[in-house]
Amino acid sequence: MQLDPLGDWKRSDYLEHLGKADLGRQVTLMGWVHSRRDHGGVIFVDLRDHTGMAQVVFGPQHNQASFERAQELRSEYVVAIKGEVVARSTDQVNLKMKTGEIEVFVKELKLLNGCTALPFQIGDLQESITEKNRLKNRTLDLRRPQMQHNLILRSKAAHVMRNYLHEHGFFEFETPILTRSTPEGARDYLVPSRVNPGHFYALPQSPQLFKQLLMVAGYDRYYQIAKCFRDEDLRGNRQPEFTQIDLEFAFVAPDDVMTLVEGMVAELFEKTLAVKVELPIRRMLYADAMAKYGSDAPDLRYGLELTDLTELSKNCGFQVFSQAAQSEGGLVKVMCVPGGADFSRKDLDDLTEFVKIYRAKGLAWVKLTPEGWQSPITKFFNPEEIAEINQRTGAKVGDLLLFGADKKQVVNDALGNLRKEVARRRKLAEDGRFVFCWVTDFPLFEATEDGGFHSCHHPFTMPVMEDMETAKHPTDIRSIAYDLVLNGVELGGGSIRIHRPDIQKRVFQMLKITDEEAREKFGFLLDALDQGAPPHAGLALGFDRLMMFLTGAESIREVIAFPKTQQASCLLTEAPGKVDPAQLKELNLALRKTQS
RNA sequence: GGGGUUGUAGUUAAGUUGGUUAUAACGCUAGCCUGUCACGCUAGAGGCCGCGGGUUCGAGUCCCGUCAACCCCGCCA
Repeated sequence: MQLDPLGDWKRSDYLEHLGKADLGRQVTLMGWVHSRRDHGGVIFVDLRDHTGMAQVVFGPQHNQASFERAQELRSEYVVAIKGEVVARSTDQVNLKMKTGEIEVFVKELKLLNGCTALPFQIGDLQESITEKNRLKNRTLDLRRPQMQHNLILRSKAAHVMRNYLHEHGFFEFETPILTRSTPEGARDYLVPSRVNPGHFYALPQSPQLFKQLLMVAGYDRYYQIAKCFRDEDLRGNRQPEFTQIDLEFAFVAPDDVMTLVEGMVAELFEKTLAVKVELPIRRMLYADAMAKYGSDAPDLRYGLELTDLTELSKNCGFQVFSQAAQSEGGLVKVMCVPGGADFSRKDLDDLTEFVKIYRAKGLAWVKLTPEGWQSPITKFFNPEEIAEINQRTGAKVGDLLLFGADKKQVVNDALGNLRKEVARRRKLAEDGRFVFCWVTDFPLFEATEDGGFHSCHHPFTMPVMEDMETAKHPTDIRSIAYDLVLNGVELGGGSIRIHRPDIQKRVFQMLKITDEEAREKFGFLLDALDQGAPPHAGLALGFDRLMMFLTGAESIREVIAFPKTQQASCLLTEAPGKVDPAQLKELNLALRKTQS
């Protein structure tokens, strides 16, 4: 194959920018051969670049040499052409193409590069390609218009947010990627140090401490589009390395953070999707979210609220309920599904299986018929109890009641997720509708399995000081922390930070972090708090998750150029890979046989 | 660590109760075609049925194991 040099040719236009305004112009175009239709005496080529496509026409009457050369063209060859923009006659207009009213008669063709037979086609009309195949051939996959749209929108979104933050007095700072391991939280990715044998850097799980230090250093307003690393198992919306819009500012209250962030999010949705976000965004207490929705990230596109029946169940005849209600930390709750009495027996069996995923032992249900309750458990309830449950849930004839009775966490988990599942089955959550909310006043601590507890947010979160004095149990202490939730997904969260050394020391004590440990792990932070730390607060938004909403992607991998598989490997580069023994030796590392 | 789904030409899929030469569409190759745009017509090439073992006269199909991708639980301050 004879290839041509680009020479002094300069591209005059991007393809999809061409239109009737350009009629008669001599243009120089460059791109990929998307498809070729050879009619013998005339050859049509759809030329493609990142903006879109335009049809270029090779014919002997336009130019004999390029017409003959065009017979060599195949899919994904890279070409440059010079030609004239002409109008198509009315019967030749292609309304499916944005540039379908014009075409370009080619006078000169340069073949810049060829292309071997591809593992899959680039067009969007093709049948779906398996994701394994796409990830292995990611370069080609990224050439597809959908992926180009996603990644270019990602760039635009970052730009919008950067502009917004600069306009609001924020400065962009970088923080180290090679840093030190901190306790709690996720598993760290470690990097061995060559010059300090036996010592390791950790990749940051977030720039949390550095941004606090920048506040103490007096920079007032910080932001960063920051890569974060957590060595935990993956999900459809979780990658081991991900990106946060991370920000922090000094001398502010929670209100200031929320107002600034919701302004940014509103501008982002307006400028990328032309969607108006109604401000201010609704705020909800964590305790209310858990009570009404069984989740700290409620989807508010629909109702299906939960009602607490614990008190009422304590003396009811149904042992499953009464035992749960009487036990320490037990809970009985119900969700009313309007019109849900048409769920079939199989639907209800499916839902019962569904809640078992979340460790519920079963799912009690009641259909409200004109004759009253229809349910395997009707016999355990007296008319007064039935009337009260109907009244408190607002259930009407034709509705369905779904009950959960177990330990608090199991009930909330099961019913919270059941709520989302029922909404999905009944199509209550419309696409293209974005319902935000703030969830505030998270608990400071969360109980762990071994009887201890750890920070809900992180150990640098400001407690509600009066709770510190009055709470009977550490888990009753609230924190000044807030999450931004969109359609049932946590987009990000933040908090007022502890800026006083005395409070920080108390929190470390409560977390059973000794002075020595605190000194060793966070000495630099404690010193900073002693050196004139201003009150400060901040938040981080998951950029990848935001992009999932902006693109409508079902998976986080659709908005990341080079994502990892569920086993945290990259099918393109085959990372992680083995390393040369010499490299290990230099790092003072020895491998041991993996235990099986 | 656990539960589930999937794996058959380059791609996407079909393949019946275990039975003869494993199908189709798209793509690819060659030829023809001056208005197509999912171009059309003719011909052709293309297979370790994920991998390993077993049952059987005979396995894409049944059994056991294993690998990979995906979804979920645990995990993710």
